[in-house]
Amino acid sequence: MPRTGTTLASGCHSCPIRANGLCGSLSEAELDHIEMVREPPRRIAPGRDLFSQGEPCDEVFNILGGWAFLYELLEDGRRQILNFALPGDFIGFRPGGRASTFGAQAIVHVDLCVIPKRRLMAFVHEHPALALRLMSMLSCDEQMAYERLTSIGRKTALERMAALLLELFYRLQRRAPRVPGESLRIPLTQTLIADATGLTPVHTNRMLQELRQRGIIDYGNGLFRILDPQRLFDVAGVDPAMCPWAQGTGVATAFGGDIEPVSCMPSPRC
Amino acid sequence: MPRTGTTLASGCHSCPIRANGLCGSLSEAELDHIEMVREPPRRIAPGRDLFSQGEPCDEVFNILGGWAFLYELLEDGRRQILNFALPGDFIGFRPGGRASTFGAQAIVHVDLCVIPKRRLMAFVHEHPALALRLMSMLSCDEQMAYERLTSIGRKTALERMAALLLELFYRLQRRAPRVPGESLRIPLTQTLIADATGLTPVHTNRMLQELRQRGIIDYGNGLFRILDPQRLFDVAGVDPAMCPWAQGTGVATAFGGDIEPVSCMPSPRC
DNA sequence: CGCGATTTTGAGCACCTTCAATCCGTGTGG
DNA sequence: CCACACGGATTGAAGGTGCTCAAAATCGCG
Repeated sequence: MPRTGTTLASGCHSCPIRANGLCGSLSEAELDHIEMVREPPRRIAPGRDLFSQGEPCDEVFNILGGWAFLYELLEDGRRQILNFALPGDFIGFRPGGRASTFGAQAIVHVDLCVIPKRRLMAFVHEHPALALRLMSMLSCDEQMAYERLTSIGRKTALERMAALLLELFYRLQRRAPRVPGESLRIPLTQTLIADATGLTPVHTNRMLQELRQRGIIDYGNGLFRILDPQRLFDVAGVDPAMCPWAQGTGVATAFGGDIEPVSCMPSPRC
Repeated sequence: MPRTGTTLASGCHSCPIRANGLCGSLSEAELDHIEMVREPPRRIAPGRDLFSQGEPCDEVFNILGGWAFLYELLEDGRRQILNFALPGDFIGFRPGGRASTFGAQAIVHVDLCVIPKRRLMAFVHEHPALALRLMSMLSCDEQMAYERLTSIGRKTALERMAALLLELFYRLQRRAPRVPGESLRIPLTQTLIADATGLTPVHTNRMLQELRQRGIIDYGNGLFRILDPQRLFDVAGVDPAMCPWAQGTGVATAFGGDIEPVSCMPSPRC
């Protein structure tokens, strides 16, 4: 597991995800400070856990690059994907030292900024701005979890598919704006999509094909494209004005138009 | 909507939910301080919203008494219940001033401690301990949301029923310890249970009857009893050691034995 | 070119839904 | 005191969405 040297070795001041990430609210001086607090960056290979279900974890992670997913496994092997972690996301924060009820696994190579929980808490104690940022991100995560609950609990298979794709596209969108119809590399197998939507892989496949046949999306080779955002919203039964990730971006502007600058303090991601 | 005078008029120092609630981490002096920050208590009638989906809400709430639920409504009337709010719970915290993606509705009369969000944020800025407490509670909420995601996404109807009942019983348990077999007043209609589990009311009814026929639970007149906690865990497919609410309470002790004192700082509820 | 992983397709089945009717407990008005 | 209305719980029957099982096709890759 080699380090990528260049990117990872560089300090917090040149952090690629700072603006959108946890440290976006820190001053230059505070940045120096937190650089002392964090551990050396770490790279996780595809298929390996960042942290595991059932084990205590005394570190928190900022995703510098790559894709991971949070998951919960049942005794008999059934798996639910709880969230996808994208660059800029902050995961692993849980107070107390108890075993985590869920794990996190790398989908592709994942580069991490690692901060020991205890040191982070101490740091937060001294830097209220970071506390607010943290609360903001936690609250955002909760909100997204609620959206998914509604999706899985009350939506049809097709609606869920559409909703998941929209969420992923918008979250990526915010990190690197794109125009409508442009391909997006989404390194998810249909099995992963199935575990995120609460469906079987087989049915996931049929729903994706349905969306493709309707001309709403296209996919293949790990690439996805949204051809018709408006209709994807319609199918998903999602009001663009109401979803946590798309806040402040109209449908028209969502895939290529103006993106509101990520607001600095309140809620970096939603 | 009359005030209950006695309880509600009294100050933060005699707050019935302080130990388990948001303010559990505050000193006596800080308590005086926050008493200046909060608004007068408020009572919400059954069926009315504490705050509504689609509307901005600039206040946060501590539940002093009663039951409420967080919900999301789809265009066509489908409803997902995201969480139940019990006495001691803290709800409504979302950074930014945007419309809430979900609402909160009172099931029975609900008494609230109301704090304007802006003032709370300012207070938090001065009192790191409260920030940590808040982060802890948010993180706990997120974790519980994740559990429900797994439940709804990957469990059968019967498993979900069992899991929901367990969660509710444990959360109540923590507030007022009880012995096994003792009745618990749970003011939920089967329709509410259905919307929380992602099932239809009809099927909810059949699953409840199934559990009753097996001698695992009993119910009627808004009263529920868990007759056989161990088997309820088995049916729910839940490992007592792994669930957020039951942390630190063995099955044996869960319904009447020793309850670990609610840890003061990290994670008041899970 | 051949292997494993993933995607795709088909057919039958089952869990849960839908629709509809009945029952029950409680409160209300005659 | 009883008739009635109402919300909620219960029951039955039929149908469909999504699952299971199984096999074929395709892709990625050495």
